[in-house]
Amino acid sequence: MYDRLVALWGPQQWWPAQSAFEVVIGAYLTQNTAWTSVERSIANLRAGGILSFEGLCAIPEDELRQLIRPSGFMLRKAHALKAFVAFLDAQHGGRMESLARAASADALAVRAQLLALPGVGPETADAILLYALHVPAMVVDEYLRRIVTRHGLLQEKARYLEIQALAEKAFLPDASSQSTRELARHYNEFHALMVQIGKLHCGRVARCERCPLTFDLQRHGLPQNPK
DNA sequence: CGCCAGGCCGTGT
DNA sequence: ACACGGCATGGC
Repeated sequence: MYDRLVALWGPQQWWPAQSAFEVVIGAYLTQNTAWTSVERSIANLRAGGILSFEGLCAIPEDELRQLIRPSGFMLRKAHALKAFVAFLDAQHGGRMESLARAASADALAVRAQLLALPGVGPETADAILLYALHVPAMVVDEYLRRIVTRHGLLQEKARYLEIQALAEKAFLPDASSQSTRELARHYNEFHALMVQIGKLHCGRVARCERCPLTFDLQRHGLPQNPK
């Protein structure tokens, strides 16, 4: 799937952000939210000079809520973002570079720290690890879950870690010849392509008609989309 | 108007 | 351990 989509669409240039800190903001804001809505919030934050550790620390939570309003869940997300900068301040002096060094040394430990923060589940933690800290952590979103289960690669009941293990395994054969950074680049590109194809062809119920991946289903005799 | 969006969390079994 | 509903807003 990866090779086919790379050949079809090429590099996706993800994550759409101008700094590691901005990646984190976007990772929180895009939770169950259309990216077009996140862009509005990001624009509000940029106009207010809030797209930085210092800016986010300085703004009162109730004002932050109004700026991120377009991307929904404003009470939770404002509180969660404040909790993140408190964590970054306490553990890393407010510096993303420090957090990145920690993640490079022990990715699982940093993942656990992120998961302990309010409003951070497995996908947000891995998105931060991959896109902001450049650690090879596969991001499993709803689109990848649908693609994997609808192709019969895993059962419908498959959970996050099982899907993640399957996706990471697909990049393993030549892992010995890859640097960690190169592996992260492939994870990055793969997830970006999954989201792209998901937006076009993977609705909640079905909408898989002209998906370029269903072509593979027919060729290899895998189960058709169940719905 | 109804469904959907790049999840997460508290609650009930 | 899981299923389920709420969280907020905007696009189509």
